[in-house]
Amino acid sequence: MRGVYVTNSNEFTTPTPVAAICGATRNLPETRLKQGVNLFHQGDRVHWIYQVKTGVVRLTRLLENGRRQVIAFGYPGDIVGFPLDGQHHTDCEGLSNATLQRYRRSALEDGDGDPQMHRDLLQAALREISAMQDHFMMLGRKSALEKVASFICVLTDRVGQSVGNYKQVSLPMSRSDIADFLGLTTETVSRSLTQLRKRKAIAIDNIYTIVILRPDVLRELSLGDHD
Amino acid sequence: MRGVYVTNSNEFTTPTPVAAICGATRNLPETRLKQGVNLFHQGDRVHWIYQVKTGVVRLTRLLENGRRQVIAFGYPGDIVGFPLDGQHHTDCEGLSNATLQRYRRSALEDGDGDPQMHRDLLQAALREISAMQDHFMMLGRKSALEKVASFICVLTDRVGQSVGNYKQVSLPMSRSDIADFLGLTTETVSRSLTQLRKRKAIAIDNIYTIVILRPDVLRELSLGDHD
DNA sequence: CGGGTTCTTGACTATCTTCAACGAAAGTGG
DNA sequence: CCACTTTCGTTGAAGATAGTCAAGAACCCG
Repeated sequence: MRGVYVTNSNEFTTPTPVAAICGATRNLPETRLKQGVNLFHQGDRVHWIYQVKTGVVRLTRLLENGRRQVIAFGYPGDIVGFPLDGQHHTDCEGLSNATLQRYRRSALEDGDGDPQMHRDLLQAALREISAMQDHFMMLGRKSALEKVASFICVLTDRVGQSVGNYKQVSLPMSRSDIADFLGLTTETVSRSLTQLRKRKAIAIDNIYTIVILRPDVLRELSLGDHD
Repeated sequence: MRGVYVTNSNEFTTPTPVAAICGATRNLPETRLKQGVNLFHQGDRVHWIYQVKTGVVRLTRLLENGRRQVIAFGYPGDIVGFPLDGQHHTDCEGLSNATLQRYRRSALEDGDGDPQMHRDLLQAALREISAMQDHFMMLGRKSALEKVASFICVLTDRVGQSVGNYKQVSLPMSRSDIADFLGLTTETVSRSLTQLRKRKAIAIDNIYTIVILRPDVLRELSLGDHD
């Protein structure tokens, strides 16, 4: 969940609506992405790499037979759109309205006259690799309850907000996005959340807002040290 | 399975045997790694990044409670040891005797006077990201049989050898390595291999050598288009 | 050849998925 | 603005898949 999350990047050739994208110039060109709109698609040529400034985006990959895997959620600070052979290898869609700063692909690949930006983008790629390794542990070696607890933990550490004595975290993604991220079904995600609620580890304020009642309990459950 | 697989790199500070490492100089310093010996550990400071020249290495990550995830197998051409914050984030061990060419960490991070090498290492990092995304699909959205079939398919495409009319692939790793790579148990890996054998998709010559009898069947099974 | 490890197979169990129903929320059109 | 429709989330019951435990076979090593 930490660091960069995506994979590849470019949008001008996308076969779906890109109307939501328009560069609002500050220092660097900024892109506005509306909720539900695609920034780029698997297979698009990569012209830009993006850093999420506000909002949340979702990176997905489709299997031949329609099964879907959510590769990552991109939160502010994350960089999405790493190319391979000049192509995007995931879809990217806004889960909320989002703004992104864009960088030429060449800024990553040959520096493009800005060594500092070059270094930063490379660091982002390395962070991405490490973050994906964390995700592997989650997908491969955790039970449903542990996965959901881990997911909430990581998200809380990354983007949790303090409200009174508690921390809370907003989940702009649907249950099925979470399921496809964790390798579960929506039903199992729902049941796991219910179980966390029944154990008083969390409270579900509304469907998109979770309050962490017992961070310690949640962390234990996420590690699998539970009864 | 394609591209680079590891994560971080450095070996001189490793708490375990590094005796197997000794620079045999050709153009660039070469490292020899004996079977069963660690090249680096999770948490080690990174001094070098390695490209596998011969042999196979294994990259693993440990969970707090002892559960293990195999992040990748490094075959010739793959680069292992990408750093994050100057540290290795996986263990790396030789599955067979292996030789690796090493590059200064600085060759990745600032070019170190060789722009071409710098570009190559960056490309390797991007390939790594894409390869990990493939791995996600496998971990999250495939059945046991599909995982094992995919594993053999990818390995065959990457390092399979033609023998007569058939291709074969050698598996230098143990069943439990495969299990930890695919998020399964050794028993399930074994049962899946048996099922592939019973369906005449593969033949198991000896435990470490698999002959592909029906690539088409194997591929179908890996995609989940099976009865 | 013998001993230890790894692999395979079987029986049973746990976990997660599937299928189905229901309720809540959100979107649509009058 | 409200009724209608559709989607999304939760819950339950039944079934399937993979895990666990246990035993035997194959392989490796000295």
